[in-house]
Amino acid sequence: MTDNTLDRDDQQGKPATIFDVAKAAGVSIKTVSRVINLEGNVRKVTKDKVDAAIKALDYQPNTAARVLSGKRFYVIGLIYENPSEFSYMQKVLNGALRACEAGGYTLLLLPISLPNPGLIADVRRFVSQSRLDGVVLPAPLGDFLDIQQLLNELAIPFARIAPKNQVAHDIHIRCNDEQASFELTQYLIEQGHRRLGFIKGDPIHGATSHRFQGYLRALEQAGIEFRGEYVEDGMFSFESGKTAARALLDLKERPTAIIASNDDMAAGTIFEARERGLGIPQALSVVGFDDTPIASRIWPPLTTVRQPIVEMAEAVTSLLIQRLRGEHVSSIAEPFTCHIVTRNSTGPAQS
Amino acid sequence: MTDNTLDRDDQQGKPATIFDVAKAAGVSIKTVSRVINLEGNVRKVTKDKVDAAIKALDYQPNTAARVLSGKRFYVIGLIYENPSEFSYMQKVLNGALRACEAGGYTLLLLPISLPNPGLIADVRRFVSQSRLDGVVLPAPLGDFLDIQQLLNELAIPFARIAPKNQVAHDIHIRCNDEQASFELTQYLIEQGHRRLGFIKGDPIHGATSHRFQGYLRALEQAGIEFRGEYVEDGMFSFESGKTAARALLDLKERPTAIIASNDDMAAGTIFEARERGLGIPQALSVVGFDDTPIASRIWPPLTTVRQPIVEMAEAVTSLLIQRLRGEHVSSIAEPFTCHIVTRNSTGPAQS
DNA sequence: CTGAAAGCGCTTACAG
DNA sequence: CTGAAAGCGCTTACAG
Repeated sequence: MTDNTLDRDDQQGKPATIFDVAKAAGVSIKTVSRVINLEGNVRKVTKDKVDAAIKALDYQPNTAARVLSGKRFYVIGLIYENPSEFSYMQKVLNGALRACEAGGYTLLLLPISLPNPGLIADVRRFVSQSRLDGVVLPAPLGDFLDIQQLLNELAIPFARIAPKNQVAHDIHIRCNDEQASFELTQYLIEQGHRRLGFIKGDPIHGATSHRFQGYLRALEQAGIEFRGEYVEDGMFSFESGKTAARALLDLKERPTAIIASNDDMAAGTIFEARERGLGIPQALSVVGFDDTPIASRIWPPLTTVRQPIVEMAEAVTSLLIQRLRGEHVSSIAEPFTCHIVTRNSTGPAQS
Repeated sequence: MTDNTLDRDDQQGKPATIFDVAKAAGVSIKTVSRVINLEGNVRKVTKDKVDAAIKALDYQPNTAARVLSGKRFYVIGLIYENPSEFSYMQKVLNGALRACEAGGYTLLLLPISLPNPGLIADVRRFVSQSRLDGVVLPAPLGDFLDIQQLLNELAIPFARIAPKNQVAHDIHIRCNDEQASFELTQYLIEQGHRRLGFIKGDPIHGATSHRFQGYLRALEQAGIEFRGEYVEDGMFSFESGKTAARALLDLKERPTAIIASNDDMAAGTIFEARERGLGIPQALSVVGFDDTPIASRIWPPLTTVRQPIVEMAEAVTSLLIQRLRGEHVSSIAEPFTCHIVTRNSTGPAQS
């Protein structure tokens, strides 16, 4: 056994192990372990030697060995409702993948359909079979009490995106929906609209009430009287948008502008207006939320609100990973900022 | 050490190991291993005893231990272009997830942007860091020769969805694009259209030429002369559809119907027609392919072609898993069948 | 601040 | 058709 042996192994392309690194650095494997796990209690000089050896050998810890011997799985689950319009989830996915890659974690997906009587059983199976360390829950799943309870029982930390309700010591991320809705409504008022219809979203989503609150605040600030018949319930779906728009457009004094709580319902509103031959924006201004692909592809292209979803998902997943590493992290205090995207579905009010 | 010891462990909730199963079945762990890996060479009686023990103990092999000791990773990668319109990929994702769950594999994602000079380096890092057994390549990635070469070098089997070119002994899945396009064109011809515009897709996709061929065949069968100025190149994007439609609608003798090779380009065509005040379908019939969400949300809703994408992705991933298990599988011979979805963007030709 | 030993739960290679 | 032994590459728990 000469030093050549090591070299040969190396050249054969077998990945370096913790023993190779230890030998190269002249320390024990436990010290290498301390360095790669950032445990501390290693002299600077020693750490530098180990880091150099890791770099020289292009060492990467074997996840299977870590999992088998340790208490972590290096896996995060993303449980989400499988929607008909996926563009929001696509961005969540991209952000969560980024954070996982940066943190050395693997991301596993569990798409679910709602309503689902076997939901909890599905989640339980996913969590235990896939051996997860943590879970990311986009809205509305982050507000399902039975999921929260299950994860708490199993002692699996979770992070929530755009949750509705508070949970003690939780990790979550939000954007300033209320302010964005306020500005969007204000924008319509500035164009001379006084009869402003509003289509609410699915009440289980936190965004639904925030967006409605922003609308109310803008009305109040402009001194426009609130009229209950101008508010319709929706469920964020295209069809529910159509139905709500039908009710609003059937009113004797129909709105000159309609604020839909997402783009799909705005598209439903445009669809319904077209069926009645109403020109947009001449006879009716329409706005949405989320800036999904349809917003720029529909005619006329839709004035809407863009959220930094990728960044939000990345931030909250990073926080989750930090917590999994034992760091004491709390939720981000500041909500992320949304921006209005102005297109051609809005124009001056005609009276 | 009495039998109670085993029972106690069991009740404590520690997952059963191969030793527990072996003890309960009265065999060695190697025999249990043979059963769970379907290796054969086990007497029926023995196998039954082991199966019973597995069931009684709710035994599930520890993947980390299998990976560490064996030559497999139980992981499949899905590498895909991260598109602006995700609905096709959403279905691929759902199908691949289904097959992986059924086969005991984990699915890992690598979204990439194109063009990407570092593509091969990214793929190499993904494959080696994530320790994959196999890879699923949706179009157009399945036709990238450098990816194929890399995977062949690393001896990693791959499965391709809707590839353009042949590869010896490969696993892939297709649908009958040519026939669907033929029928769609025929449908327009039956409505009296003789001036049929066609917008091609990205030439790197196999579907592009198949869909064009179907168009040509339908023209020929109806005895309609092919006119080169009625064919425009596109790239499957909304913008490219708009540009192509602009050229077609600028023609002196403009088409009365336009076949776009996907829904996004059809949406671009409708957008362009609207800007010119052309009524649809009165002045222009428009059709697309894929039945993406926009097809049913745009006005007027789009006549299009629906592919069984979830099923195709599931089938090809299952085949890949079978190959990874050492079974000799070949590609599915029969292409999957597409269906025309008739909506309101098409009508009788006006001349 | 550092290290020696045990063990995680399987598969492999070999023996019979 | 069945099994005993070695070993995969780490982390844990403990010692100093």
